Formats: sequence, structure tokens, C-alpha cells
Amino acid sequence: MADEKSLNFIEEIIENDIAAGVNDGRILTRFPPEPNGYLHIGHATSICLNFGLAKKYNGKCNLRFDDTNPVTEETEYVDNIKQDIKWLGFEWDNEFYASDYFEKLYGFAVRLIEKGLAYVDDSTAEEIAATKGSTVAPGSDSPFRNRSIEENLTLFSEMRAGKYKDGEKTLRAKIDMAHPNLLLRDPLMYRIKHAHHHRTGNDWCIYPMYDFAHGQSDSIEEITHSICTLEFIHHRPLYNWFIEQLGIFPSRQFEFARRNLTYTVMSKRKLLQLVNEQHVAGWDDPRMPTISGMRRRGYPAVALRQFSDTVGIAKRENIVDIGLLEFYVRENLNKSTDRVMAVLDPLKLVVTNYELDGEVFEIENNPETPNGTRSVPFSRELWIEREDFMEVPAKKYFRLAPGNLVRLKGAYIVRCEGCKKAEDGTIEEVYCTYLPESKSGNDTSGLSVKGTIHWVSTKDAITAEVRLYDRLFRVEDPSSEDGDFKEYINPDSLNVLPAVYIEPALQRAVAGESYQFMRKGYFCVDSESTPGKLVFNRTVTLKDAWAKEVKRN
RNA sequence: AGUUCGAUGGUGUAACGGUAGCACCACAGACUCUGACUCUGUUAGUCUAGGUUCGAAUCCUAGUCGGACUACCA
Repeated sequence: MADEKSLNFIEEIIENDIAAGVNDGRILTRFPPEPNGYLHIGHATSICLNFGLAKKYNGKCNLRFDDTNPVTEETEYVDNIKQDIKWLGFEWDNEFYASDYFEKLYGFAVRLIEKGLAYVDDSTAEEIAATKGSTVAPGSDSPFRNRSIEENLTLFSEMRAGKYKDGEKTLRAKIDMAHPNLLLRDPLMYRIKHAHHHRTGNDWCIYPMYDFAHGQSDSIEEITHSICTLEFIHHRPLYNWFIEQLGIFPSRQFEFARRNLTYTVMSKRKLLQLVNEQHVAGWDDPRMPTISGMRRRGYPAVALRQFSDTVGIAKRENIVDIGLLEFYVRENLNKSTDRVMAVLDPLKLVVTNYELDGEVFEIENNPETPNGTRSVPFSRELWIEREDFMEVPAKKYFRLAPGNLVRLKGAYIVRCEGCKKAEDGTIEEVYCTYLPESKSGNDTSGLSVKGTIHWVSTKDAITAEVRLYDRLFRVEDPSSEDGDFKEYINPDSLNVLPAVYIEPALQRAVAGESYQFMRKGYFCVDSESTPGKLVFNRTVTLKDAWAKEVKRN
């Protein structure tokens, strides 16, 4: 029985094209970022789609930077975008830039002028907007619409030569000022910008608009399937118009719905605001939905790929639960990470009947994917998690409480004998006795206890800074709420614990590594971490049935 | 209002005229030297109204609701 995965609508189109022999079955896609910001999880979907399609259908995928606006674009962004794509696990066939085609594009523009399909307009931006009409009213012709071909040719070459100031003139396609599709009301093809370009320097002072660059670049590269997001659907007639009038290779555009995620924002404009106004520490802040932020947070690349695959593509608006991404993050980290013990909120536990100087236990690193053991020192005084003790235990609580038995992970079973309290009632120390015959791996006590807690020996512990990250926003969809989206930033999205006690084996942890802090979550070593000052980021918590139980009551 | 795209459990996505399925979430239980993982089970869906058909989520008609478009950004 064929258990084939069903095709998404773009795969159907491609398979139909292959069956029909379109382009002899050749498949060439492209991923076309503008280098004016960092890539986010939405781009990851597009990357997985374009590169994935190429791979699946024996085709290729180009990386093409859509760098037609020199004032917002920077080389820094180019470098980071390339790094992000590689990290996600994809390789491009060619690395191209729309700016590589400036000369060709100029030639295309001249060709359209010669065909009487483009003209130089002296109107100001305001005048052009005013004559554009509206969704319900037609626009009106520019007074410069009927210049002669010769005059247009001269003017356009003067524009290129730098004879005019920014905004003084534009080149427009001559289509129809009454067209119901606003984009076809004589769209701008070129504008004047005396600005330095990250690649072409000062060679040009006129730059093509998106609509006159993207489709033509696709065509120059002979892209077969140009896949973009839904908001470009209105551009498709224009995309096709330029290609037809120019008589160049007929790339075709297909649109799918962009992915939205709960508890975050995705527009580059908003992300840039978060960075510039320092609500976050940068584009790669672990709270950001950027690929670099997620990488720094400790999300495995494979989790992003699985997430993209599961979510799939379609044409309807959507907002995907961030919990689904977190599911894949946990699923992968559960298999791959070594378990270690770290006490985030310390409370001292004294094993009153422990007479030895100490012992060293060998504790297994990873029960899911066996990966050896490590040495963990044990002694009379330990740090345990404050929440693992209750003087008056709640219903169903099976950790430490007077009279209760609990297993110290990898060591002994202990019985809680009491605690010491400060004047204000704060618990200062917990006392217990251990059962020597319950030694881990050699337990002859015959007891089975319900609870196991983690611990770190006080005299052997080392410290690390731990950064507890939570969702950046307090509401599911900040963009759809009233007022400014920044009002909905979660004030507790970052909680820095300056000196968490961790087991000494972690001294050699290096940046980028991930660990499971037992019972607390997955943590990765931050890029700022050094052997002298270890820094861990919380990637994601473990699922916590007890926390849920507490919340319920 | 014009153009245009869309509508399947809480979320995302299948079913292409023939038993509405999968994943996440939620809930209940089993297991557990992580209240994790794993395992078992449960709740819950075709926007509405007509029509075509033996049979409609699927085709047709009308309506409802939602998104996108009116930058010298992409």
C-alpha cells in the first residue's frame, strides 16, 4: 500500500509541469531576501520550501539578494543571511545579486521606452500619489505621459548620468491609469537615489523598483517557479506584463500564505524597532523570532525544519501556536542532550548522619541516547531547589516534607527530619538523614520512593549566570491588539540569575552546547560564555505536570 | 465601495464525488532514580442557505465572515 505523503498545492503545480514537459522538466527556484534585516522563522519556511522543492524535484535553488534599495541595505545583513541559511542546512546553487543585473535592467528599460511603453515623469511623489486614484476611483494621466520616445530616451540617460536630483524624475511604465489593479496604474520602474550601494558603490544614481527588478532577475536566471508570499499576488499581472512586453524567459510566480507565530511579531519593521529601541539586545537576542536568535537560544536547526514541514503551506491566513515549534525543540533536545544538575533557586540541605568527607557518583549522561557517565561529587551539604521542599506539603506533593522520603538523583534516599526557619518564616536549611543501603545502583533498601530530586554539593559546586527566557509578548497576537504592539511586551521575558550552582563537570562546557538541566529544562551555553564566567540560556522548559497541577488549585 | 485571495476540531494541515484522517494542545490513566521521556485512551471539526447527484468538505448559485492592495519599500 502506498503511504505517500500528500502534495501541497505548489508540489502539485510542479508535478503537473514536469508531466507536461514544461521547461523540459527543469526546476529552478530561488530564495530572494532583501539584505535589510535578519531572517526570521517566516523566512525559514520559505527557505525550506524553495530549497526543499529543488531537492525533491532534482532541481536547483539560487540565493539572490534583492538589493535594489541602497539606503536600507548593508553587507552585514548579507553575511548573516548566508550564515543562517547554511545553519538551517541548505546550500544554494548560485549566489546572485539583483545589483549584478543593473546594466541589463537598464537595457530592458530602454527597450520598453523604445516600444513606447515607458516614460519619464517629472511629477513629484505627492503628485503621483494624488493622480493615482483610489480603489473606487480611476487615476488620471500624468501631463508627461505622452513625451516622445526620443525625449524619453534622452531624459532617461540623463537620469542615469546624474543630471537630476533625488525625486526630480522617475521612469514609469505606460499601462493604464484606470486599471482596477492599482499596481498597473503606470507603476514606477526607476527612481533617482544619489546613494552609496553596498556592492555597486557610486556607479548608479538610479535604482530599479521591486516590480521592475524581481521578475526580470527571475527571468535572467531562468527561474522556473518563483515562489513568494500572498501579498504579492496583486503584483503577478505586472510581473507577467513586463516579461511579456520584454519577450524574455517566462518565469512564473506562485504565492503562498506567510506563517505567523503566536506571542511574537514577524514584520521586519517591528523587529527593527525592537532592536533600535533596545527592547531586546540585538537581532540575535534569544527572544527574537529570528533564525539567529533561535540559534543562540539553542533551538536545533532540525526542529525548525520539522516545524516548517509539519505546518506545511497553503493560501489561508494562519497563526501557528509557538508550542508546536517548542514541541520539536524538546523532541530533538531530549534525544541529543546530556543531563546535568543545576540548582536555580538554592536551599541548603544538610544530611545530618553523613559522616564521610564525600563520595563521587558516576551518573549516566543520557538515558535516551546512551553517552557514557560523568563524575558527580556528593557531600554532607547540598544545594537543592527551594521548591523541592514544603514544610506543609500540598495535596499530591511528593517531594521533601517533614517525614517524607525522596531519592537524591544518582545518590541516596533521604528522609526529611525538619528545617530551620528565619524570624520571617523563610526556610533557611532543611535537615534529613540518608539510608546508606539505598545507594544508587546498589540499592538493597527495598524502598521505592515516588520523588527524585536533583542536587549539587555545596563545596564542589561552581557557578554560572543563567538567563531565563520567556515569551517576548504577553498576548497571542500583539499586532492585532489595540494601540502600539510594544505595549504588549512581556516584562518578564528575561530573568537573569547571576550565580546558579551547577555541578563541576560543566566547567568545560563550550559555547553552543546544549544540556538538559534535570527537571528544569534545556539550556545552551551562550556565545558570550567563557570558562571564567559561564553563561547559559534557557532554551525551553521541560513539560511540567506539577506546575500545571499547582496552577489549577 | 473596487479588485483579489481565502474559509475543515482550540491551532496547523490532509481527504481531489464514495467511512472526515494526522500532528500539536487539552483531558484521563499506565510507567518512571527527571511530576521529563515513553505508552494507552478521551473530548472536539467541514461558515450559512439552496441546488446538482444514488452519494457533496469536494461541483454550482447566493450570502456571511476574514485577509491583502491605494510607499520614489521589498
